[in-house]
Amino acid sequence: MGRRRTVSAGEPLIWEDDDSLLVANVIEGVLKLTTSTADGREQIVGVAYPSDFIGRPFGQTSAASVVALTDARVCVFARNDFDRFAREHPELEHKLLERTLAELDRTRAWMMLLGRKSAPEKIATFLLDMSERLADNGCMTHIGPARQFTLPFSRQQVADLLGLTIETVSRQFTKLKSDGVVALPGRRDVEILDRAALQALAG
Amino acid sequence: MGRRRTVSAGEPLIWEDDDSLLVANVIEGVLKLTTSTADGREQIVGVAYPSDFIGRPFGQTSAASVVALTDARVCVFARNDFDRFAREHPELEHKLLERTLAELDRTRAWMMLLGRKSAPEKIATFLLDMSERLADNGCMTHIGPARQFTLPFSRQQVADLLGLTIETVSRQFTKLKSDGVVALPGRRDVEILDRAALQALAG
DNA sequence: GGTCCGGTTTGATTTCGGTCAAGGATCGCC
DNA sequence: GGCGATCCTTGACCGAAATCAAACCGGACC
Repeated sequence: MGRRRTVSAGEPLIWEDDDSLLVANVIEGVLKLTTSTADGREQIVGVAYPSDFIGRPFGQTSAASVVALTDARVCVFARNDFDRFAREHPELEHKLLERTLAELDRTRAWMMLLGRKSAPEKIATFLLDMSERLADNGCMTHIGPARQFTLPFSRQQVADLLGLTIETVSRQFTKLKSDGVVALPGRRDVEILDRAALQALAG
Repeated sequence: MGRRRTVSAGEPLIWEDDDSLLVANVIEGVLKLTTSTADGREQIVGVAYPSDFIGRPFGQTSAASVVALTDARVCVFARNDFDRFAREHPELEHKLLERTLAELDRTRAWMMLLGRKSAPEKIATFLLDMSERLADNGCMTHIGPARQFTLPFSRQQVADLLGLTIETVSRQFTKLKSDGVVALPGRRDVEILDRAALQALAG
């Protein structure tokens, strides 16, 4: 019933305010959910990792665009097929409800960051969050947050996630590096040298 | 199975990070959902109106505090009773899923406001949103957004909702008044004089 | 090796909104 | 009506982050 497809990095899958025609499951890769203003400002309102659900079931339009950050593989369904199927399978609806409630919790925690945290706090919180999200996505080789990881985001995308400008993000990264809190071996690579310091900064 | 209770203005119903012991339906009144930092900064992450659902089913802890903004009547359920009941009644779970998805959409739209909008844009967006939310909550006497309404929020609470300080909120209200965009007949009363201007300001 | 070219960093300057500090209004209560 | 507490407004000033602008880096490609 679902159809597999690939989405290459930068390619959109769903457009904001479009009719909600499809929903999908992420198999591999990372995608961003964004909303934009008329004058082009962008805010990333969610990030979808493997096994995450994307799209808007039971609704006429999608509130956010979905664009692949890395090459991704997804399993897409026609929305009305999915809706019908879901209503006939309470177990599926229950699973979807649990995921949606968890996503709402995460989204609300992010509102705190957007509304009330300073730039250094935002960056520290972001790095700790990434360190947990990107931890051992393979298997149970090691538990706990990752000490070293590769961001699926460019600097501009980090800015769009945190409600900052690219320049501020860059300056804060540089500051953390020169303070010895993190190492930045590559454009998108982060190594956490002093987790306690990051936690203190995160507020 | 549910038990009715009243919550008076300012009284908490659920505490952040507490065990999620109860869920509830709002019958009458308005409540705020908030998260706070250790040093006392607060962000309102949601507002519950009559017929809205509050609490965190299928989860161990609640991510937000719930406090009444006005005197309120709610119908509370023990969370594990509710969870069991819901799993046995797919229609209820479906309804809850629809509401949760709608709430997630609204929350994501608010992230755009928190991360990317200026103070004037935030205030204009807020007033238009209130004008829709508080419209004809009685019956179908008149459709469309309300021209005049009473906010369920103090200035501080508006600030906590928009990620601003109380002083900035106050200044922006004063500006709108002196520009003839709104009239402010009482502390919490708003009358929209020029909706088009507000929409233009909202961005 | 050179040379684009997008993404990133760094610097100078501005500005928006925060902070600090007084005043004023409004409401409940005696 | 008078009084006090709380909430709100206003003003002066400051600072964090945005803006503007320029240099820098690291790949891809020749």
